[in-house]
Amino acid sequence: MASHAQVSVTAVSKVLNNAYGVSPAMKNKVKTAIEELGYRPQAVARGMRGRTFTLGLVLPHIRNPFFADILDGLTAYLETTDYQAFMIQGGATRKVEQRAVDALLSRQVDGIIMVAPLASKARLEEVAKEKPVVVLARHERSPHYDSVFDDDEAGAELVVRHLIELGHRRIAHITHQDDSIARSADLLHSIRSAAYERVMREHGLEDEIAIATSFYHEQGGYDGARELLRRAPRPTAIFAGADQAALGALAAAHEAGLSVPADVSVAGYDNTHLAALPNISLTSIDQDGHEMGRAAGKLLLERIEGRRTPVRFTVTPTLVVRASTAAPR
Amino acid sequence: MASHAQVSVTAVSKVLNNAYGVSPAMKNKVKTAIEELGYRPQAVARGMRGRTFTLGLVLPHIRNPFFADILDGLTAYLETTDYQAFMIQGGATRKVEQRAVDALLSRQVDGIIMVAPLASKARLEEVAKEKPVVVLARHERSPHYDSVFDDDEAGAELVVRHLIELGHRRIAHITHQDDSIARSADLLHSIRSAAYERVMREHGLEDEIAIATSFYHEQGGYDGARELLRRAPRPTAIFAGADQAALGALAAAHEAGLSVPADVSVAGYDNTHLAALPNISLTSIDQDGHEMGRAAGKLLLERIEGRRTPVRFTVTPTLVVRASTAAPR
DNA sequence: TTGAAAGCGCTAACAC
DNA sequence: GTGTTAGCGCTTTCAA
Repeated sequence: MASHAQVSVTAVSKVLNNAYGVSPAMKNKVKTAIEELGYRPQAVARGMRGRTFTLGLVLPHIRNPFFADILDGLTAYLETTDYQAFMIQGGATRKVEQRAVDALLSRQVDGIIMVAPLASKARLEEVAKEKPVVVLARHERSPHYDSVFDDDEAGAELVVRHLIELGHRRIAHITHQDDSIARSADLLHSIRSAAYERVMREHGLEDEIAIATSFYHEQGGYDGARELLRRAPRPTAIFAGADQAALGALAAAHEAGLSVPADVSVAGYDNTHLAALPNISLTSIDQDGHEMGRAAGKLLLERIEGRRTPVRFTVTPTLVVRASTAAPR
Repeated sequence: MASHAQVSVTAVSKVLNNAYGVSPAMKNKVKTAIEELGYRPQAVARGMRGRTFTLGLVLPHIRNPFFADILDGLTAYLETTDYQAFMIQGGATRKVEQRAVDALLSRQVDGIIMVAPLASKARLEEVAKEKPVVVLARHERSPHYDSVFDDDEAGAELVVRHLIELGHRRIAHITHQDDSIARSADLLHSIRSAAYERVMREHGLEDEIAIATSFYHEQGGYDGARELLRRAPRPTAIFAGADQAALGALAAAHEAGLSVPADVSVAGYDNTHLAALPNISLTSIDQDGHEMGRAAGKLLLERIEGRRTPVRFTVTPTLVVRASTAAPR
């Protein structure tokens, strides 16, 4: 490359990093050569001295369409930068997640975004000691990494209040259980669940509290709802902590011969685009994943540029009422 | 690291690569030191001389749960190896896809798996000239890369025959249109679409052929089905080329006040786990994505190890009949 | 403003 | 069986 342009490798490097001390003429010469050769700098070699211009995005899995919104937001933001994000699946256990993070670290990514990680705060801080970290969907306050999350407390409250206002009293909840050892107050599903309990209590419905502990996926929602719908008296509404679970709850209701919302109302969380389909028409909470992904990218780059003070970015959830919830009969 | 173990860096390298010429004693010494230090070899530095032990998986997007099956199969296979796969979104245009591939190439991945790529065969071969490539879900025969796909011709035929055997004659189809400039005979959606037409003809139903060209996603299926259901006479069955589109078709049917399968039968392709939910219960084609991901990983590693002869791995699709299809009334 | 040269952490060729 | 050494393609001093 350098020889083709008849300049030094240093010059090429400087142009690539638009560093100080290159004449416009030199810059042009190099840029022309880059074009002509279709030259692509080896991120790997750059990484030996400095940055790889690579970010890691650790997703628990890729089955939740909400994650796609986050990814799209991140990608859109990075488009204007030299950085590229690679995704890796964190999986269902801390061990697998740790392996994914190690894989990223050993490949010298410049920073890591972790979505709803299972790792403890202490573990995340260890990672943050090596590379800049932004954590999505967890609420703890760490001096060593940034956080991006929606106000799950408020979101869950919106759903439960909505159901109560419709006249429901026997409102059940499906929550998620995972391998995490983080404080429950920092985990989104625990927060949603706790908010559900709190609002129920505040309305004198403590005796109606009914929680199925399952998983935030279709099968989990199905299992959870089956269990809840077998109880007597049967709940008249189910708040599933995530749309994916709500889809399973709708399936369970259908299978039990119950019609939604006439026999049982169902609400979710995340407002995935499936929720908007007319035959599903699921009441849900919207939390702008695109914006969250975008913010995560921005914060991570800031940290890579040297920021050390922690930032917390929150998104305000909004209730989207659809046909899956109505007054009980 | 080497100094801590009191051995040469060469020894460490040899142990890491379990290469020829290290005594068991040396091996132990090094392994102990690795443990003690929590040493993680820098893939980036290894990559300067040889391999990065990193594979790239280019997915069009992460909204199709079928891709998650592929990823799981690939991950399961790689677990027994030293390789790690990173995902990157290929997007909806050739340009964005090319950028993703370039990002992978400039990061020196050892090989690339492309799922349903938009690029031309010639372009894929150029990439394959730089790094080993395995292409999923395309049918062309290239001497320079391996292919993994299901027999879309057979799969589509299974669906259409099934509908015909139920007694349907006005069977419509929803197909996908993308930015690809590959030969249509190599694109899965074109193959499914062509097989639909062929089987219709073979049964003397050429006059009933009705195709909506849209997209393999929920909105696409919805739009396509709306268009088809407005036609007079209305089709009694819709074969959507993918489950994601079928979900949209179910929504459109619902919205039009049509009940499934009484008024209109709907079938999909991919047998995503959503299809199995009781309230959706979508007839679909299963094509073992897990096995496809696994095979792709295996073939790619073989190529990295030096294989030059192309391999084509095909999966046999099977029909899964559920409640969304029935005899017309 | 420019380029020569050192060195990032490894691997591979080679000498011991 | 073991260690020494020369790079891999960049970035970053540092002289010119």
